[in-house]
Amino acid sequence: MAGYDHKTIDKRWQAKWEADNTFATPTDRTRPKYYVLDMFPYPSGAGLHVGHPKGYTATDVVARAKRMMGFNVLRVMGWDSFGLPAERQAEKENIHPRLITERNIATFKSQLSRLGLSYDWSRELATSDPRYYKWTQWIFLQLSKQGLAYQAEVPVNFCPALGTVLANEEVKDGVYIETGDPVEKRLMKQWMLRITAFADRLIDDLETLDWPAGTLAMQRDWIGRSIGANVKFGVAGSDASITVFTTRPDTLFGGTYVVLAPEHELVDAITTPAQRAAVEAYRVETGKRSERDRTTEAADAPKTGAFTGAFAINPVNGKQIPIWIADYVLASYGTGAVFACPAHDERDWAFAKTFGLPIIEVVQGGDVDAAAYVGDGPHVNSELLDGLDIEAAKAKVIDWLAARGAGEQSVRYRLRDWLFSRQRYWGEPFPTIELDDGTVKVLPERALPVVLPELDAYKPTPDGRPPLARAEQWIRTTDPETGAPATRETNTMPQWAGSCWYYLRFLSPTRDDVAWDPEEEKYWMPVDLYVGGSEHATLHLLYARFWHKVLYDAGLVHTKEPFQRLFHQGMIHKTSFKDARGKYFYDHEVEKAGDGWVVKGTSDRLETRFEKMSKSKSNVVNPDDMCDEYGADALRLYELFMGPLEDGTEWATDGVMGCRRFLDRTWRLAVNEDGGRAAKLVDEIPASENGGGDRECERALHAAIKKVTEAVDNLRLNTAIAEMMVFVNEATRVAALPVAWLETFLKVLSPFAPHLCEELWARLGHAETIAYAPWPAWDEAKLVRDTITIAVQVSGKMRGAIEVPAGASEAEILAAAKADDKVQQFLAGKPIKREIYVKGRLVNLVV
RNA sequence: GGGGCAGUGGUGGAACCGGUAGACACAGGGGACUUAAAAUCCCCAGCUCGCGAGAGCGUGCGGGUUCGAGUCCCGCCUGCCCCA
Repeated sequence: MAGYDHKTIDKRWQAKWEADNTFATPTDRTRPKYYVLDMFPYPSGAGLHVGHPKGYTATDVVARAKRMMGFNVLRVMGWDSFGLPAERQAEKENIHPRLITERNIATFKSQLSRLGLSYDWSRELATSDPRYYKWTQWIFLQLSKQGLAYQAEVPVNFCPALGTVLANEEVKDGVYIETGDPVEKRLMKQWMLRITAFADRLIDDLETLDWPAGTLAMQRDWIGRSIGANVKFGVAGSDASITVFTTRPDTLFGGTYVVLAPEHELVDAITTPAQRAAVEAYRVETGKRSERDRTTEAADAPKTGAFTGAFAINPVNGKQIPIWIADYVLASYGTGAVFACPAHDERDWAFAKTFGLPIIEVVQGGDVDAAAYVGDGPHVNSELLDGLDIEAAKAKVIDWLAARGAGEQSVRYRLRDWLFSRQRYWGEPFPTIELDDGTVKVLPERALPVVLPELDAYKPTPDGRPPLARAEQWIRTTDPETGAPATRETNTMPQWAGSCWYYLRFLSPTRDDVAWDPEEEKYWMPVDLYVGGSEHATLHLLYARFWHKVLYDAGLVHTKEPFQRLFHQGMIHKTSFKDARGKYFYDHEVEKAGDGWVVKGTSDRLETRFEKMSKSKSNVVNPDDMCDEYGADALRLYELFMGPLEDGTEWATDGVMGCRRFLDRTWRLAVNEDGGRAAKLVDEIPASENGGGDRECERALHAAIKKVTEAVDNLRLNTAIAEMMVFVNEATRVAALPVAWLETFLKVLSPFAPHLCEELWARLGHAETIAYAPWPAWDEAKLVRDTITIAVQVSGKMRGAIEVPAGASEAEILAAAKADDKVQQFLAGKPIKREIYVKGRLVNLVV
């Protein structure tokens, strides 16, 4: 008999769960809650590949186990369904983006359904649904009420190919990160959200979160808080003064020159006639370099610059120091001016060496003639700061400057306000209107939702206005409060908007009178476990945290942070095969030739690469095919068995087969070849010499319970599966297997392989689903072996092992070790200098 | 350029707090069952040498700490991610 009939069994139990509403969210409030959330997907046209279910399967194991452990579990799925790809596809096929989106959602949902994920589908939501985006617009109202939404003429990243503006975060190396289309700077009137007002809280509250350290660091870096000082330098022989921003005010005594950005407004005023020609020439040179080139240059690269002929007065000691211009200082960062302390800054050091400017050491610890020293140490040559470390010196000099009106503490952030407008069709319309006098008004709540108008084309207008400008009827409206004529906003919100708060809508997804029920919010929030890819480590997670804090300030949510624990699942990769022309081939189209790969039946050499699964690289594996061939449970198991959840690993369909074999072995423990009850199953635990039943088999059972129980919290699911395999191997070996052991085992296996376990549970005579069977406890005493093996080392080298009874004393073990034949050989009568015993593990005899 | 993470058999990966490296699985080899194959069950399997008992070597490379290092420290190499 090959194995169990997964097709029938998968279908049977999925139908039963649906019919019985098995995974409906509980409404009682008597139990502890657990909110486990997957980052919801963008339903793309390509459908799911086996990389997607990795995170979903992990959360499903957690959700199912937590239910059995007595928690009320909220487990939901929805669609991040606004976005550019649907709009582009709509253009291509001349179909409405809504239809494209519905089609894609149907595909995704059918693929997900086959995996037996225990979602409460009655809470499904889609961000492009007016019943959802009504509330996204409502949150915009809240932002607006708090003065956090404003319009501004800003230089924006405009992508001509897409006809839209992109956030800074979406642009890299001058191109849109998603499509590679070039991006240029343009001035446009845009909606902005004042995320910078929350910079400190967004940094400080990170401390309360159970998130991966790397992600916390990325959030901090992204916000980029630097605490420093603005320091005012006078200009000799002039009333002008230069304010510099520095993060190292403690090194002011080491300042030997000042550098202005070539574009700095004071450059013309202070340049002396003798230097004017040189300064002008340098400014022309600088104009040829992009800002990017200027900032990406290595810190120790050769520096360029020009002397202005003017001198600045260092406020800490009254010394006159030369004022230079140089392109390593940017007008757009800080104040566009820096004081240079070459002894303790790499760029300044390189500049000083290039132009022969003095280097004065003010922090001890390095050799400033050889290289800039940026480490900490006692200050020297710094009068009032001498002897202090960096932190103390900073604080002291800032106080000193402030007392004399020459400076103050200043905090700067890398984070900019969030550009919140897109020139797209398939997004949330802004709930705002513009009156004829140019006043912009936010609509009242009762005017929501502002529904997207129907259009027959989704491209920007020929004159470059957003697609919504085509909806002339829709644009013309009246102010609902005064009846005055008005026009609607033609921009839409970015895709991030809908995903900023979906975790809250899941609490009351069908309520039309509120965005969410406050009572539900109090019970379910925060999200206990949030699982998704690390590609969202900065943007989505930062934006969602920002909105959450805004809602917190408005009294609409009771927690400061939305996601208490965060986990990133690793990406699944697969080898791709590419020929010299860049065409990709599926693995059934290629064959091995020598140490390389060729297209089948040809000698065309192929380049193989380890790549992220994607349709365009012909290296996708469809979960539907895996479900057809091996069953949903084998696929679920393999997704998690591949390796640690957070690691990226290579997909190997052979591995699914291995998991399937494990499930077949489990099946055979309960069912014989005729489909009846397996003969080895016994109702009574058979007597044996020491306790009942097979000690090793029972030990393996308890080890598996323990490992799986722990894995539900630490998510080390791969080793938990390995431990369950050990039990099944043991149970296969024994002649008589107590039904009670098998039933206990099925409980811990069921979160991983729910279809098979439901089937076996039913066949063992249970009328109720296993999904709420009480979680078993392990017994530490059963984990102890009767005899233990102690490794024996002689002078740190492994020389043998001895078997001793579990209860043996240290003295007995040492004696047994010394008596061992092999150990004797290596001791060779030499005196033992030292005896080390590690309890239950090893003995080391040092001679 | 800076920061972070990682590097273990033919392969994916195990190894708690420094204590028998390689659990579990894939691929491979052998055996049982079978007319045969598949499936299943059992066994072997880091490398080198040796018929064998066994010996030596072994967690990217080089040092160090320790009775003992995959694990800790220093330096380097490679890969991935993030930032510039």
